[in-house]
Amino acid sequence: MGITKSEHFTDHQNELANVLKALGHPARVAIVEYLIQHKQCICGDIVNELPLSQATISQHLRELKQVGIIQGNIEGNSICYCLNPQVFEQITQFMGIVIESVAKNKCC
Amino acid sequence: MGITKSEHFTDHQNELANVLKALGHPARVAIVEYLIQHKQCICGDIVNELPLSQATISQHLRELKQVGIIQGNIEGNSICYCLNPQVFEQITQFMGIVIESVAKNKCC
DNA sequence: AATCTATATTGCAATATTACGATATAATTT
DNA sequence: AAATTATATCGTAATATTGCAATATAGATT
Repeated sequence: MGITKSEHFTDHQNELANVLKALGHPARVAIVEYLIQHKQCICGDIVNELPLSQATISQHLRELKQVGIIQGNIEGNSICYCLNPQVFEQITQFMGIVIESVAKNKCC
Repeated sequence: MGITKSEHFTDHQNELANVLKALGHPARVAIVEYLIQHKQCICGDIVNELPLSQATISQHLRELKQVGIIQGNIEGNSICYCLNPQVFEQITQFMGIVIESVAKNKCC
């Protein structure tokens, strides 16, 4: 099918899954890593950095923006993107809970 | 196309993306959350918990196992699954770097 | 205002993912 | 050994994702 039965899961599960899915592509990881290093970028910076077309980069940026991983501010005729820390704090919290849980007992 | 140009990215980027993609589905988030609560499960436990078929659950468990998020041990005629903390430590480290980076300066 | 620069969107083709019924495999119980 | 229980795999249909060329949009520059 290819369709995910979102209606059967909690909002929290769907939201977390959406954010993680958005980060689940090497080009989007690379964009986030570029932003870690350079703090900000415009679309053209990433086009120069990655071997993907301008249309494809623009699409990846939109996906990151849709789930709140990055935010964009219009600056003249270009758009300046940067990371939104809140989302990463949410993810880190979830991962922390997992690690804490697992630390308590070994696997079966 | 639907095909990801993995060859253009670093191993680190591809591996991280694969793990995050595996977590990027609400059913698989739900499975991880079940394991947080119950520490371990067999396939049938998840089949009772989620409104998906046994075949589909088995598929999701395989995806989680393939990227090392869970591990499975044969116990009689069932397989006992549990979380593998190492993967989550990797993810948390990456998220921590992002948060640290962003804390240093505000967005453009 | 015409051109240039930067980004977004549309339309399309190829591939991937999701889900499930049916079936296979393997250990357990009767 | 036959039936039961537990899980995996196969085959298939429907939908989603990825990527790009072409085009649209909008601000900047000449």
